[in-house]
Amino acid sequence: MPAIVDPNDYTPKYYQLVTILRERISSGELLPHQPIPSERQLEDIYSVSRTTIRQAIDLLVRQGFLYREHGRGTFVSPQKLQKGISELTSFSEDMRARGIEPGQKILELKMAVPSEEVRQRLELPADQDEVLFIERLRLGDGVPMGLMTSYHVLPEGLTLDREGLEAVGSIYSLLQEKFHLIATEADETLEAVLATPREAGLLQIAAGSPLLLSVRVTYSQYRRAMEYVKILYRADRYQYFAKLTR
Amino acid sequence: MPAIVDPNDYTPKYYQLVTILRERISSGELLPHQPIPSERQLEDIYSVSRTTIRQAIDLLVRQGFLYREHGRGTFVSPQKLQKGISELTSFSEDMRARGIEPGQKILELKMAVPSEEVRQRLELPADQDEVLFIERLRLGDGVPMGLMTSYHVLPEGLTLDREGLEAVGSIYSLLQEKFHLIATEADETLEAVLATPREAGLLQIAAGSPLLLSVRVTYSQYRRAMEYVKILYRADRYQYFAKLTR
DNA sequence: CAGTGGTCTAGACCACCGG
DNA sequence: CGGTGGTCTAGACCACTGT
Repeated sequence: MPAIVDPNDYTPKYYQLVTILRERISSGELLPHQPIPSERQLEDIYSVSRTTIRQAIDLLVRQGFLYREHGRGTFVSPQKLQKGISELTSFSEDMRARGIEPGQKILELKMAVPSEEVRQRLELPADQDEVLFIERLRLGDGVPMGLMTSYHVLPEGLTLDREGLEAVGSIYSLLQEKFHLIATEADETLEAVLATPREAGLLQIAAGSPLLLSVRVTYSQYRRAMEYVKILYRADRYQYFAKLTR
Repeated sequence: MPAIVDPNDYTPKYYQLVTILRERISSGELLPHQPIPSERQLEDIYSVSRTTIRQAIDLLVRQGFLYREHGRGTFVSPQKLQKGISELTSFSEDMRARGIEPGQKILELKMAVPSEEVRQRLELPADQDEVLFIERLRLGDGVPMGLMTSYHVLPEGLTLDREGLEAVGSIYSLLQEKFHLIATEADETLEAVLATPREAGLLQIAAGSPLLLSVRVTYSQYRRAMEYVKILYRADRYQYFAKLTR
């Protein structure tokens, strides 16, 4: 059996194991509802301690690839449970994961004084009086998918320009590159609303059509709110997926 | 400092620690963005090994109560991040968590031959030809919140009656009690739709009002689909929460 | 009963952060 | 530099499952 670790690899052993096991699952070598080797067997196979084995399996269980049954073994999850967890993704990543080519049309981009609602959502300090406001029409395979309105907290006195965003495409990449801000968590709410005439026009649907409204506050690695985003999705083109566990 | 374990308590130590730490957070003793004691300090305080400490902290981090920063410490999350993860809950649990008293009016309950759509969602074996069909109006503080349609896979030849469901209230309790079926995971999709005249009448809103449609397939401890549920929520009374992580 | 996962210990070395 | 979290080891005992 393969000696596990490549000592020149800086990746932790448990994560190398995760990669190996996920490969053995997706390749079809390990089939749904069939047991993987027991933890003690994996110790011998890969020459790592049981703690490390369990660390890897724990992660795969949380990700939905495996499930455990006390006293029986650890088994491969059916395909249905192997995808769609609550991951923080950008619109572009979300679209690509669905096999759709993302696109955008920037309608407006400027520094603006935030409303009280936006101030509260972003928990803005009193001395910060401007945020970056962007309104974009988001496209999927060239067709309007949603209307995105976002407010971004930037370091005092700095800004972004339209050309930069158009060139890079992803505002997350831009924020990381320029200001070292990384999105790590978000709180999201979803609700159903009806399209106003303006929204309907932009999204090329009839006024009064149903829309899925996602409202999200994203937090940076410093645990501070870094953006407030609303996306109005066309209900006929967008469904939200979630995986729930007990 | 308090000796940790009550040896007469069968709860694992790491989980007792989780409870203790969550209590210290919610009581306000540990404040947002402030560090909790280091892992080595917690070893001494509670007389458990660092592995056990980390097991407890891992869980609280995943639940959003704490966050770690390598080389600095472990900190209390701001309130915003302390709630609303992807938990599999019943309608009743969901309502109670929102401070609303759940209720229901059973419109129909019978064994029925499933449509092809339902068969596929439930991955029904060929020899299973009947499922339990229930249609219920769900109430929140006595007012219509949603219309729930559900299909349940029961052991061959068995069923449930209306009186049992009305007495117990929760179908999950009933399924566990009678058939030892426990819901462990679910896949959910959310979309926006418009109310048909019938739905509008039952929900006491205008036809054409927006509704949030949740479609869920729930899996049992045996990793088999056990129910297929659609809930149409009144958009004016219901929002869906999710917490996302990177 | 033997084999499985669940919990737990007492160590160790590393990478990262701040003063 | 000392203190933090991140990874890892080699054991141990328990609770649960099947035969």
